[in-house]
Amino acid sequence: MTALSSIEKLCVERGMKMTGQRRIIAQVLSDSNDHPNVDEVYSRASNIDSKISIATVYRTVRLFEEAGLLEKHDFGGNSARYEEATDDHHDHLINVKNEEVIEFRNDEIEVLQRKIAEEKGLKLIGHRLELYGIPIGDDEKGQ
Amino acid sequence: MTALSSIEKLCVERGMKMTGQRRIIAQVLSDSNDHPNVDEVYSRASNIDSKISIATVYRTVRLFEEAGLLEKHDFGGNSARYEEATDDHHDHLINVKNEEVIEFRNDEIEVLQRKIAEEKGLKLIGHRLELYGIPIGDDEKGQ
DNA sequence: TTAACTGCAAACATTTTGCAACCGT
DNA sequence: ACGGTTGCAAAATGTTTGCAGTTAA
Repeated sequence: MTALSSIEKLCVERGMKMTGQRRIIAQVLSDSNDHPNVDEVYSRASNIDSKISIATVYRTVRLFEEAGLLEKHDFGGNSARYEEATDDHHDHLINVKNEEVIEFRNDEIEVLQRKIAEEKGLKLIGHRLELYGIPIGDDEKGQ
Repeated sequence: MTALSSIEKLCVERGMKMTGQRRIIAQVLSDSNDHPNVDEVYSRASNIDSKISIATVYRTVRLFEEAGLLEKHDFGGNSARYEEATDDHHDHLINVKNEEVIEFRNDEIEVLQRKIAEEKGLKLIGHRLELYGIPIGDDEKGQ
């Protein structure tokens, strides 16, 4: 018997019906350290079960996201990308030269954000902070 | 002769060929104080010239954006929304109860962002900061 | 057993594009 | 006159959905 992935464990706790496809997708996502989009999840899942359907991947990542197991991002504006939801909040710094996503956390910024919202009479319930950068030095010699 | 809209003025300065459609779209965008999406720009432009095509609106906002005259946002993740680019940078605070977009500027956050990128060896070339909030008090009585 | 899930293909929404006609300079 | 621009409809892209068959519990 294979060990349960961290996402599958949470699915079980929530009483979700666990099919073979969901188990595979849960595993793929738990094993990912990057921020794959649906196509990437689909291709990784296909390596395990080649007859999984992309519609199932879409339905499943949505299900997981709605259950709070995944976070959905839309860096760049093309396809949505996913990562396992964890208790530790972080934002993202994207190296636009190679699409690499670096996670970071800055409490000073968090505090300022809450203050800004309050000044406008709003209670902060969410935010999106993405930084886009290029390797230092790369800008001097153009593209 | 009608006064040139601020966007049209910049188009002329850049030597763009100014057609009737472009003039109308420039005017619509200059006159907008909100952040319309392509459909909204299209419908406002249609009120002036009912036979303008949505493909032209798409082509034109892209042209303007690439010329640095417009800023493109994708709040929410549905369709892209546009606003006239101005010299004063700002970010957005969205009241999720009514979709209202409040602009704000916070230099402290800007400085911190640059610092974070540099710590990871990147030069900051852009960022996206959106805050989402609800009116203070609304959260106590649920939805 | 049976309600929920899957695969497939079709539908969808947004955006882009090929092409012939058109227009600004 | 000519090259860029437009309108139309078709294509492309990412995502959702209807339906008939399958499966977990």
